[in-house]
Amino acid sequence: MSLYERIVEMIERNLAHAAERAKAAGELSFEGLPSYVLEEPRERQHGDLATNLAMVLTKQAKRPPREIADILLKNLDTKETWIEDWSIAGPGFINFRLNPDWLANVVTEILREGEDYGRVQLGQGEKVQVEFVSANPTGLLHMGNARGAALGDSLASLLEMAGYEVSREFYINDAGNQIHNFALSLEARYLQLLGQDAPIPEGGYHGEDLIDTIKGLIAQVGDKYLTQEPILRQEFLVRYALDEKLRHIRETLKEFGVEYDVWFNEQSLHDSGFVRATMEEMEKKGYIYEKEGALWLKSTLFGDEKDEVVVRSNGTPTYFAADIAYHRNKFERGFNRVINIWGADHHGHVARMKGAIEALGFNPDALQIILMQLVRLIQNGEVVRMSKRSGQYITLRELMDEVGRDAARFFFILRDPDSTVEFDLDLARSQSADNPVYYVQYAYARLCSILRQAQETQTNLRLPTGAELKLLLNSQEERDLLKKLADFPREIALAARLLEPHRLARYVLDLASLFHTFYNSQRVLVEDEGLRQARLGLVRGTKQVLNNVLRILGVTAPERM
RNA sequence: GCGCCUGUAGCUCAGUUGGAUAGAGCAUCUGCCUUCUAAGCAGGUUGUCGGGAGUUCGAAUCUCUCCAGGCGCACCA
Repeated sequence: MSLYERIVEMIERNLAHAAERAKAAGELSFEGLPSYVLEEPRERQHGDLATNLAMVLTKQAKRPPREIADILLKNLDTKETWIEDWSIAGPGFINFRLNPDWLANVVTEILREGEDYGRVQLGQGEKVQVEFVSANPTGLLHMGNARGAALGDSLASLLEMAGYEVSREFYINDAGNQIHNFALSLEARYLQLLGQDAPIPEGGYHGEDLIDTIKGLIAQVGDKYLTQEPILRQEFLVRYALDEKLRHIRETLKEFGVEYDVWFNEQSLHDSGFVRATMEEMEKKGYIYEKEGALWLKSTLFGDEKDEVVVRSNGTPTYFAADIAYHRNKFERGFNRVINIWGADHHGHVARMKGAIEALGFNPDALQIILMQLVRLIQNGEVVRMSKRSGQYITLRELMDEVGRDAARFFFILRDPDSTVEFDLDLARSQSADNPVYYVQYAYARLCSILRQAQETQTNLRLPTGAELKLLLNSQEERDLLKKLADFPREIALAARLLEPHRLARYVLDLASLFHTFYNSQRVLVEDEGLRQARLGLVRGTKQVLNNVLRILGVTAPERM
């Protein structure tokens, strides 16, 4: 645990003890200690940490908050907490000022822990799976997939940093109705390219990328499937195209910085009979009934709005049935927690999926679904309706070509999944130079430049002494920067608890800003050896933390810009 | 019609889960490069937190209601 975490925790504990002590002495009366916060106040003049404990106790204690604050402070043990001064302010806040000397330890702590600085033990090795993107292998990756990729990958990295054992997974929908439609579309393209009149069927895939796919295929096998039995022809085309699309998806995501631990085939669940077995299992438990020739899951028992079909009257299982089997498989693989990132257009699926999990005897809360709002593409000032079937969309690859991988990832990670992002490609192009990601990367490049220069002038980098580090405490800019660095492990813990990687993007922007301010106000490579070593230590520490955050966000840290 | 998400500065978005005087970037205006990278810094301007009511010491945050936008409500996925 980092020093700052220990300080905050100790003060929290001592506050609780103070309340108990006052209660024992008959100075305060309350049943259970209400939940209270100890946090850094927005205004610097309010000190380093502030608590609302006195105010939240008013109801039970039946005394004015400022009086309660007095009593708490009288009973508070401040030994080893670095508390130097306190005051009661406003309606009853207790503000603490810490002895700034503690900040001198931050640099040493970061340099000692290196790339592990920020790692917290929140997860305790718990096994977590993050499933994200899982785009249909019937086309290219679009903007929504890009958002999911950036979000899912950084969330997974964040959880790793927080002490979870994380597995990244991609679910390949290579079975079912849509694959049949896909086959018919491929066949139409094949025939078209060989000069026949063959329309894309209703509900088929109109994307132009299929033309390229089929051209590639024709280059290999020519027209020999022209005279084949349609069933066999379709089967061949689908196998070829799925393989090609999937390879393309895999490569594109890899280029985007995303690598999966597991690629899971839906088809394998059908082939092994697991879908059927799972339906039988649920039927045995009485959660399935027949109506109009189809099998229905009583998902309304678990809060769904209506029951859902799992096996159609023609005997084929629905997507939902396969998904139930898939999630059962996930839990049987031993994950304590399963996180899915879905587009908001799937939110109607959440309740029934959780219901199915419960019906199978698993804890529905172990399945957490992050819904992200859709990405709206703006072109020529108008919303473009994106759809894989219509073939109208901007691809992830185009996005990377236009604005770059780092800018694209950062753009998505910066935003709360709940916000509907409007993506104006023309604007993104023109603004790519002032994408906030460069602000952060520029800070990193500057840090590297200072260190290069230090080495060129033959300053040996060494660990500054405690006395030297205290020299950093003389300026506000350095103290602010140290404070932000010290806060990093807590940011990790908070972001991981809330499953909100966008907090880290905000954090790293703040950190870069504090560094730029420091850079402009204090010179690092000064004559004085002690001060120079101390500032170089701060520079190295800042560089390390930037590195650690950018690694989580999947953004590169350039040594020069 | 019902359910979920959203509404904060001219634009794009944060807001530590109910805290003190609501923040940042872009835009705009004024300064700062003979010293470690000006893709930077310092400062100015910018608000009925969609409207209304309520809950309490205290509300952008919680409740209700209304308005606006997005998404969903298939034997599609």
